[in-house]
Amino acid sequence: MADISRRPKPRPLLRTLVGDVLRRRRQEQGRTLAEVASEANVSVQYLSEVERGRKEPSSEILAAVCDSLGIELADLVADVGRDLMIDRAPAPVLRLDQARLERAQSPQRSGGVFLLAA
Amino acid sequence: MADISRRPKPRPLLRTLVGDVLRRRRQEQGRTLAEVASEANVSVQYLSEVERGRKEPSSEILAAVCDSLGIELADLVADVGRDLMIDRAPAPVLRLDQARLERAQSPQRSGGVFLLAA
DNA sequence: GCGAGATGTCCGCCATGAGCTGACCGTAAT
DNA sequence: ATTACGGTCAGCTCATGGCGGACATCTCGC
Repeated sequence: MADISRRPKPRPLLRTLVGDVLRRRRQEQGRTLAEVASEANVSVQYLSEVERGRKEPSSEILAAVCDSLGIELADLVADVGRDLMIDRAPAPVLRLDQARLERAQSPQRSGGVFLLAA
Repeated sequence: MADISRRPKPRPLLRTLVGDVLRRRRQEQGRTLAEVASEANVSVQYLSEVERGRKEPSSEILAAVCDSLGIELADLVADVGRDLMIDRAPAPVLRLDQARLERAQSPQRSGGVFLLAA
């Protein structure tokens, strides 16, 4: 039967990674969708979709959201890079711990990328 | 007499950065638009536009192009990050103050996870 | 219990732009 | 001057970005 550790393509999409970082950053700041959205001049619904990787934000909107979050594009990119490293890391145990950590503070299922074991 | 060193805000857009990296990588490999495009199942014209930052590629297409270039998404992101660092030469210390402020409210920042390159 | 408020998600609509085809421009050979 | 190659421009269509409105969950206070 299928070996879980031999998944064909658990490859995350860029928009998913970006969305996760955005949401994480926002929640770290204890801010709401409404707050950040209005500051970035986008609708709450849309920001929600972006954060969950449902919609592909334009570079301009991305910049506006970063602005609203008080972070630089470079920070976002760096975070995404880190998440990619974690995904790709050959050490599975460490990752699970961290994934559990992050999920623990989120009251509802955050539908994360982390689940895919590799 | 405009001071060149005091530009208003020449903030680069993500799609521009990505496009630049894509083109650079392709040219480093000595390959043509047609080659890469057909392997990624996109049109030459479109790939050209993406590389020049005219069009915003979907995450799926980005993945396909990376695939065709034989690089990982992580490589692309890393390159973009590097380019951003170069842009942002002056005063890297200033930003840390603000960043630290906001991060301070989040108790759970698992900062230890390093970026050893693989 | 009920209602109200705050936060986030789902549904469906419309205008924008992603992604295509075809024509075109610069080169350098032949 | 014609062919061939590598890349760009113009224009079109239809998928999707981005929104307004209703809705699910909470957590309060009555």
